[in-house]
Amino acid sequence: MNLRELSQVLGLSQTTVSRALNGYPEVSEATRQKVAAAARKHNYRPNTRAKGLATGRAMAIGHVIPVSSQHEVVNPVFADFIAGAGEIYARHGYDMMLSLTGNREEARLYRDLGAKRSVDGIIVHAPRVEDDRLDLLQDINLPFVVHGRFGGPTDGYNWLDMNNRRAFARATGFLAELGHRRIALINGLESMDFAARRRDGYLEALNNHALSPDPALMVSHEMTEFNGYDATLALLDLPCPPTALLTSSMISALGVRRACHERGLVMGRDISLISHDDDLSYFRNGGRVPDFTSLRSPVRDHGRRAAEMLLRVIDDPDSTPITELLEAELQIGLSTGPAPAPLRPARQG
Amino acid sequence: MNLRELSQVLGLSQTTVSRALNGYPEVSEATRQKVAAAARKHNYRPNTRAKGLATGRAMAIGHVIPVSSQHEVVNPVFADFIAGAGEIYARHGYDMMLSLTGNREEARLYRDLGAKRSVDGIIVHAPRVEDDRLDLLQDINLPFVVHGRFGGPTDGYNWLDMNNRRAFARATGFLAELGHRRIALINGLESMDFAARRRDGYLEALNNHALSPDPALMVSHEMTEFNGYDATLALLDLPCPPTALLTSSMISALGVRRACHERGLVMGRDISLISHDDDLSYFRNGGRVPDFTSLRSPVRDHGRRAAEMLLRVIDDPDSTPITELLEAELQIGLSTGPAPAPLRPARQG
DNA sequence: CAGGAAATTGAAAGCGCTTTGAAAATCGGG
DNA sequence: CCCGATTTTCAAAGCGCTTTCAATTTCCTG
Repeated sequence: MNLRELSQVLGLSQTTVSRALNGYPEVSEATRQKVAAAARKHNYRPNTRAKGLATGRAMAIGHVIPVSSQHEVVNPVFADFIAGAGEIYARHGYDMMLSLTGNREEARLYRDLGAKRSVDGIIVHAPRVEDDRLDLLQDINLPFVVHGRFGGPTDGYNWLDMNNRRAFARATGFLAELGHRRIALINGLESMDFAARRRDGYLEALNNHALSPDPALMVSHEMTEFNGYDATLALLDLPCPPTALLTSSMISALGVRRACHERGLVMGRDISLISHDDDLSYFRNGGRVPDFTSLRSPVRDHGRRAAEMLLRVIDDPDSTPITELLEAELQIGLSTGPAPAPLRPARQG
Repeated sequence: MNLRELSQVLGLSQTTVSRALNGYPEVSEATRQKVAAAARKHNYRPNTRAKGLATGRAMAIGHVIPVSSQHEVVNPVFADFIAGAGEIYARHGYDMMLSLTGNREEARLYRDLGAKRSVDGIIVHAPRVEDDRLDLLQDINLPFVVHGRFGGPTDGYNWLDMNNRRAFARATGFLAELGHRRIALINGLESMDFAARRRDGYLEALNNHALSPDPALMVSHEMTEFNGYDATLALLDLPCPPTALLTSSMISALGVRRACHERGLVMGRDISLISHDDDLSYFRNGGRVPDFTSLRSPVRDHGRRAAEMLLRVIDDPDSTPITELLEAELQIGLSTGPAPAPLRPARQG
C-alpha cells in the first residue's frame, strides 16, 4: 500500500493525505481523522527511500566501528554504547546504520557515507592518538560526533568524552595516599586516545606524589580477560612487584583478580586494584558493595548523550562545535586497602 | 555531485553514464573509461535513496536485536555475530541496519520494517520457545533468516542454528563417562529456545546414562559473570554438591571458575567444568591448551553464514526454506577430569 | 557505395514521496 | 444574497536514479 493507493481509497489527493499524515495545519480535522483511520487500517507506512529522496533526509545515523585488524576484535563496549544511542534514535524516528571496517578501507568508507547520502550524520568511534580521520570528516560534508577525542587539538569538532586523564590521576592519587609506592597500570592499547590520556593522568599523579614511573609497571594491551591475567602474573613475578594495580576495563580486571587469587593474594589486603568500569550490562560490579573499587562511567549513557548531541547538530548544522566532558565517579569497593606493611607507609612524611 | 551534473560535465546523457557505471554491455569501452575517470575525479557515488527508489532494492539488511527488558541487557554475542555478518554485507555492497527493541514494541517494529521497505531482508535474533514472531514475519512480506530456531515446528522458514541439544548431550555424556554422577547445568534463560534445547540435551544424556535429573542442579539465568559465580556458590553449598558443571557461556564460566577457586577447588581435579564457547573475541579460551573444556561454536562464523544465507534468499525469494544446523566441537581442555574418589566411580557396572 | 544489422547513445517515464502554486469550497459581514 | 477573505483541497513538478523504447551512429557485406 503506497500513498497513491491510499489516497485513491480515500477519494482524496496525495497532497492532502500526505499533509494529514504529517500534521500540516491546512487540513481539516475531519479529513485528518479519516486519513489516520485508513492509514491504520491498511497498515500504511511511507516508503523510507521515497520520503528520504523527497525531503533530502535519510532519517538514519551511521556508526563506523573500527575492527582492530591486529586481532579482529570487536570491543564489547560498543554493544552498550549502541544500546544507549539506539534508544534516542528510536525516540526520534531515526534508524541506525552500522559499518564495520578495518583500517585499510576506512577512508573510502567515510567518503562513501558522505557521497551516498544514506545517513544524516555519523558517530565516530575509537579515535586514535594519530588519526587522519579528522581532516577526512571535515572534508566530507556530514555532521559528526566523536565518542572520545582525537590526539591533537580538541576544538573544532563535536565530541563527547569522559575525563580519562583526571579519572586516572584521581585513582592513582587515591592509591598513593593509601601508601602504595609501586602502582602498575594495565592499560588498553595506547595508540588509542583514551588509553593515552589515562596513562598521562597516571603519570601526572605519580609525579604529584613524588613517585617515579617505572616502565616495567606499565603495560598496554587489548583489554581482554586473558591479557589482564597474563599481565598481572608477569607483574607479580617482578623482583619488586607492585602493591597496587590500575586497569582500564572490568574485563581485564577479571583476569587480574584471577591471577591474584592464583597467587594467593587477597584483594584489598595483599594487593589493591582499581578498575575502570564502563558499567557493561554483562559485567556488573558486584552488588551493594562493589567487588572492585572503580572509576564508574556508564558507556550506555555516553551512547545516549552522543546520539542526542548528533541530532542537535543535524538540526542546526552551523552551530559552533559542541563538546561534553564527563567525569567518572570513583566508587570505593572491596579491592583497595592500605599498602601492605613491608613498605612501611607509616614511616614516610 | 549527482548523476545529472556528472553527465553534463561529460557531455553525455544520464542514461549512458548510468549504464557505464553499472557495467551494462551496450556502452563502448572508450566512453566507459571516460565516465569511470570522471566519476573518480569528482568522487561521485550514486545517491542511495534515489537508487533504491528506482531499483526497488534498499541494499540494506535489518537486524532486530531484542533488548531483554528484565535487565536491559545487551548480549555481547551480538557484537561478534554482527562483525561476521558485516563482513559479508560489505563484500556484497549491503548496508546493515540495527534496531534494538524491547518486547513491547516488537510487533510494531517488524511491521514497520515490512512496510517502510528500508531493508531487503532481516535477521531475527534470540528466538524464544514461545514466540509470536514467526506468524508476524510470515505476514509482513520480507525475506528473513533466524539465528537459532523458534520453539514449535522448525520447518517453513530459514534458520541457522547450532545443534544445541546434541552439543549438550555430548558434553553431559562426556562428564558421565568420566564418572560424574552429579552434573549441574548453569543455563541461560530457558525461555530462550537455545537454552531450552541445551537443557533437553542435558536431560537426554542424563537419561542415557541412567542418571536421574535433580532440579536443584539446574539453574537458568542471564549469562553474566556474576550469575555464574552466584550459582556456583549456591551449588557448592548443597548438601550433596555436584562434581561437574556445565555452563552455557564463557562469561558465566569465568564466574564459575572464580567461585571454585574461592572454595579452594582445583578445576579438572576437584571439580569439572565444560563451558559453551562462542569464541568471542574478548574471551578467548586460553592458548594452545584451552583453560576450559568447551563446546566450541564460533558465533562470528554464524554471522557470516546467516548473512550469506539471507542474501541467497533475497536473490531467490521463492526458494524452499534453507536451514543449516552446525555442530559444536568438543574441545578438551584443563577443566575436566575423572570424578573425584568419594563417588567411587570404579564400583559401578 | 547502398542498405541492413549491430553497436551505441539519448529522451522520457517512473519509482513513492513532499511541496509549491493554483483552484475550489466555505465562511462571515454588509 | 453577494463578495472578498479564509479554509481546504488538488494538480503537477521535483528529489536522483534506472530502464524502456526510440533514435542515431557505426560497421559489414554484397
